[in-house]
Amino acid sequence: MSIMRYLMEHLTHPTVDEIYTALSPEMPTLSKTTVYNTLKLLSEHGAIQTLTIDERNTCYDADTSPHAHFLCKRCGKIYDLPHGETKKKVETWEMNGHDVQEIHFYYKGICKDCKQEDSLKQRENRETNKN
Amino acid sequence: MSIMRYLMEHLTHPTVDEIYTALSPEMPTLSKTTVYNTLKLLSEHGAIQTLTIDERNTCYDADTSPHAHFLCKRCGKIYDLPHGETKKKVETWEMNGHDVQEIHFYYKGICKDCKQEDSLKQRENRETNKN
DNA sequence: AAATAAAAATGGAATCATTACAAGTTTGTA
DNA sequence: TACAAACTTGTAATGATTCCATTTTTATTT
Repeated sequence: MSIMRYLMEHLTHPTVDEIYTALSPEMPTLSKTTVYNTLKLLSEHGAIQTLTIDERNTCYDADTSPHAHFLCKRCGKIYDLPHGETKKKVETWEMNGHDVQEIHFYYKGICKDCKQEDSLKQRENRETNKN
Repeated sequence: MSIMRYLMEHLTHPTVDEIYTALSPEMPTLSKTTVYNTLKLLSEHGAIQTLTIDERNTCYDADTSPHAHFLCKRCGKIYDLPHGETKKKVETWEMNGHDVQEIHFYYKGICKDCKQEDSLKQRENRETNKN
């Protein structure tokens, strides 16, 4: 399936719409419903991960290894973060008797790049005010 | 605000609809838009937490202390889980230079109660098949 | 290669949570 | 009482996701 291939080549946590828009030119007959159906299937079979970190759109990740995600509230980009040794610990944690099938670690804030942009703008403002 | 009071008295991670339906009888003029607006305000001011663990509906939690959440895929209930010592560690972790403002730890699977129901039914089935 | 049934894909309509917005109401203050 | 600012309301718009009936593709059998 070229949807799976697209996800493996673009580890940018795309949304349904991004996948559809990207593949549409090469596959003119592709329908959005098919993208939905396929992603659902892949997800159910554990081939991909479904991310609900963005309240607006569901995102998909072909990297199923244990790792966390960081969403920048300004630019909307999603970054991968190492889990450290957490995963192993989680398995030994108290789960109050529940059966854990999925683990999602989400962080939100302002990413490195946007932070830098901010401080650049602030400097500009200070210099403008001097004159 | 009685919405805040409701959230503090019902730590069951209600959805907008549940809050609206619960308060509607006492406040006949209440509108759903107000519930949305109020929750947004409370959330922006850090008084409550917004949970995106359920793909269907956003849920709200008046408990802003660091803790994780478990969603049962069968009954849909959301349980609170202790964070253990993770929170402290997280702060020292590599965040690749990003500014972390929110931390969400989500687990999904089958909860204790549903698991028990399952094994009860299985036993019933075995006994039925014997006859 | 033709016939066939099962599986997958399609697109348009339906659903449903959330947001936008304009108009109405309440509040505190002078 | 008058007034402006803040809050609330209801309806309409938006937009992601799902439903479903029809069409197309695929694999299998003659």
